[in-house]
Amino acid sequence: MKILDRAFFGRNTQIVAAELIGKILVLNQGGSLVSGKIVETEAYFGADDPASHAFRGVTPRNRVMFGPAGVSYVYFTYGNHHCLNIVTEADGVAGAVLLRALEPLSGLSIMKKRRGAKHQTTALANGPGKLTQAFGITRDHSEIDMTRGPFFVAEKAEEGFVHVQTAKRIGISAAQHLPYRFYLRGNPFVSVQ
DNA sequence: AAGGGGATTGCCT
DNA sequence: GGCAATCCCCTTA
Repeated sequence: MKILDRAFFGRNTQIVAAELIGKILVLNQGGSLVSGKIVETEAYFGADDPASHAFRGVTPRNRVMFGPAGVSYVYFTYGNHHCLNIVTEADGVAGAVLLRALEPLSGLSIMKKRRGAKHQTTALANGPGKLTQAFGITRDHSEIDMTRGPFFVAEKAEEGFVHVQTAKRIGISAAQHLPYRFYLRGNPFVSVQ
């Protein structure tokens, strides 16, 4: 397993979002390790993207999106849920990839405890809010450098063929036609095929 | 200082 | 399939 570095994230957001499909998100905290394969992402840009938090320029909330790549950006929405993003593009350029769904790999029992025992394995992290709940991610996990542990993304030594499907983003009211969502085609852990 | 909307989820019908 | 839950942040006054 090789940890993705800042050079990986410091590129065009659309490319990073597509290439994150199939990579492994790992969080090792409090003596418990949880991990999952990234099966769904969305790209968010800056001034050219009306659906992005960064569309109207720098604010206290979104300023991390303008900073160095490979840093986490966690925000709270709808009064209930956290969403996890990873900052992209060169330092000074706004961009981030929203992680929308994971296929759980390690720490299944921990995720089930956090999400509620009634949930199937496929429902543990098949949505941006579910994913953060399963991993125990809150705003405390924002602005963390993810290019080293204990919170990082890695790629397996040997990666099989990854069929990345492109689609429109979900749950936004602006720029709905843009093909900025990416998912692992046919994977049952994707929120919407 | 206040109001409105939001990159969602789960429960109820 | 519809809607409430519930809070933070941006916008405007």
